Amino acid sequence: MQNDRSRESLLFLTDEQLRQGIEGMFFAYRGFTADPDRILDKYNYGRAHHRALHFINRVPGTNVNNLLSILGVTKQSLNRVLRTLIEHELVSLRIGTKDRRERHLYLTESGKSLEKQLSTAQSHRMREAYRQAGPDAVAGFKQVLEAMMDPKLQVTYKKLRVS
Amino acid sequence: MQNDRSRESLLFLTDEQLRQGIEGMFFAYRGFTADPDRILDKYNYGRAHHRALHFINRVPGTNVNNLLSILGVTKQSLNRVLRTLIEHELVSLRIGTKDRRERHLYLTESGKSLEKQLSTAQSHRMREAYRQAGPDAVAGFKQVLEAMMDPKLQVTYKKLRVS
DNA sequence: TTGGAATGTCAACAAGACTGACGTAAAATG
DNA sequence: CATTTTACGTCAGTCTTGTTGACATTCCAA
Repeated sequence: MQNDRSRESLLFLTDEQLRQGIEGMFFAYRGFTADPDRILDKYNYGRAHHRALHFINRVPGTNVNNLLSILGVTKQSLNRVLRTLIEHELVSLRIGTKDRRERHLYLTESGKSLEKQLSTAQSHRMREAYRQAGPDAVAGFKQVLEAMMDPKLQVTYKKLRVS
Repeated sequence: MQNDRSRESLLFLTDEQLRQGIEGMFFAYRGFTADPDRILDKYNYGRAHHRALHFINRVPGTNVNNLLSILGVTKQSLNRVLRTLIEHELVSLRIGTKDRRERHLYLTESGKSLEKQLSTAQSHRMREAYRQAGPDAVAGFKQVLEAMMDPKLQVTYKKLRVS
């Protein structure tokens, strides 16, 4: 028994196993973004717009700094994306009541509609993958993903869960 | 029993579950690329160089077309990266013996050395994640990743495994 | 009232993706 | 043998998304 477990543990950590994980992440991420990308193309948006829409939907009323820390980009980079989303009336701004420096971000109706379109496409693939793999696999999938994040992002990830 | 399973199946496919998967992929991919990115920065290379090095190492002697189909980019895009890698003598070319139109790609010693550095860093994080999550979780992780790929990439992924 | 924080914005730049067009060499085909 | 197709490279131009650095505005808090 002990021997079997040791052997399993060793096997478990071979370079081949790790390489498969690395390549798995690479190929799976391509699939993960493929469907939303096709929709975004039609509207001349990119992944950056998708990410902003996703997290504004997820945390309605978030201020810019909070969004920046979730997305992990510079304010200049985010600002460019936000500007077009606001111009196109997918996102609306409300100046903070307590702290009037802060801008709180919300999706407009059309913003919600596009976000829905994108998340539906992305969820569909994930739902299928989940269904094929089964509940236990999904639990494992999430465990590994979470363990792979930077500690700070892990916290961010968990905060989104409870909010 | 039937009821429990139904309930589980329903829960299992909630929007919340799917959203967690989506955000998990997003945050985990950041962690996945963070360590190699830091190394690449030091040498003024980018992720595109890393990917080329990875797959040339994985399939030594591959021709350009095959590499293109794995990476899923245009030849112009790959060419820019390959040119610098060849100039810097991390990659070497050999003209095909059977078909002299083909260029076969290999890593030089310095190419192997950099690839090793990158994959060690990336593997280290993955190894830790695997260790934390445990063998069953890892099996599930891979199942879901594979199911999330485009069918063509799934084939590519499996081919790499057997070669 | 002044310092610092939150935010926006301008400019410049780079990586890395794309399309389109063209060239060359070599293999395959009629 | 002539023609077509394939494999690859390259030039030019564009786009998205990221970066740094500098500077302005607003406004909370000490």
